Amino acid sequence: MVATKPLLICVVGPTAMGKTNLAIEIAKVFFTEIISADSRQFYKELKIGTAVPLHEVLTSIPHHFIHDRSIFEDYNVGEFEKDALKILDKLFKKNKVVVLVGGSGLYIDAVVKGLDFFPEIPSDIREKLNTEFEEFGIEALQKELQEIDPLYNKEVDIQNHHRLIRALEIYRATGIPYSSFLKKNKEKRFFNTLFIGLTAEREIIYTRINKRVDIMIREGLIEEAQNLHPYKNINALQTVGYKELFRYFENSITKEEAIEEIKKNTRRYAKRQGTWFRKNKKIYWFDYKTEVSEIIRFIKEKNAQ
RNA sequence: GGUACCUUAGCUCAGUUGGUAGAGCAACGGACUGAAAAUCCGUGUGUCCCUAGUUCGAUUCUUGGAGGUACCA
Repeated sequence: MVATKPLLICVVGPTAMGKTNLAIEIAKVFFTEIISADSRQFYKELKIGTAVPLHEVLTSIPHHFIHDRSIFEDYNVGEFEKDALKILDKLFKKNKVVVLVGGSGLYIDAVVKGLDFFPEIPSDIREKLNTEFEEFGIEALQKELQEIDPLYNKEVDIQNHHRLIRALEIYRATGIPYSSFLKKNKEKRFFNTLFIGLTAEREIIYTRINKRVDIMIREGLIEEAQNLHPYKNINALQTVGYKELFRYFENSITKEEAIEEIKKNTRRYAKRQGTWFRKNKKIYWFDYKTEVSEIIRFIKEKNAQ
């Protein structure tokens, strides 16, 4: 009998579909722990606006990467990949199954497939590039990329200044073009993955989003955002549910408009999540109303194969 | 009841000196390897209120309706 690889069950899908709840039920059944792959639930200051599990739940089922760092620390996918693998390594020593749940497609892929290696880049390089972008516009970035990395220049979205700045910061810090770091031999994962997707018709997703935003407002999202308003330029606060309220605090929109904007931007976010996950052909999709027991049965069957 | 104006995309509205129409927002589709709840790209989805006429041809002009807004009674 060959020792089989452990299993990472990945619960994915657009926001407000009940992923959190499903992940908890799966974790209970397999007596295991949960890794969150949600780029905003990391931050302890973002409580109401990120729909994190209840405190009781968090203490009964161990969760990782929920509220375990501050918006004042910089964090990114690369570090997340490393940190997550470290924890997975530990967890798989005592569990055959671990649950990964989240809506940030890139962060999930980072754990499951892995990113290519890139060195750490000093933050002042990006700051300088941002200043240059503001001063000279995107053309300057495009021109520089064309010169230093024609290969990447051909495939990158040339209008997207985030992408251009990323490629340029790599080159400025290392002297090596961004494209040279891509698709080197990626590490194979020591675990298998099973993707479970939760979704619904667009109409239903939107209704659930609207309801959830109303609940967040009732629970005090406005007060939470108010306290964070002084730090509005921090990256972690470029977040749906906060950035719109900042505009309300600055009197550029009314409270009602801000709430409508939050709903709209959450809908758009859900759509982008849909686009990302649709590409992943390994996902087994379930309607959000499917009984948890049915999904558990499905997982057990798959796991036995 | 009278007079004037209005009715065009999901919404707000532009426009066609008569040749079946276009903006903003919304919506939809997509990209995305360390900012990712971020960032970026693409797409017009239409009984032009209905009816009858004039005309080769009407969303546009004319007749008669319907609905709306304002003012006067």
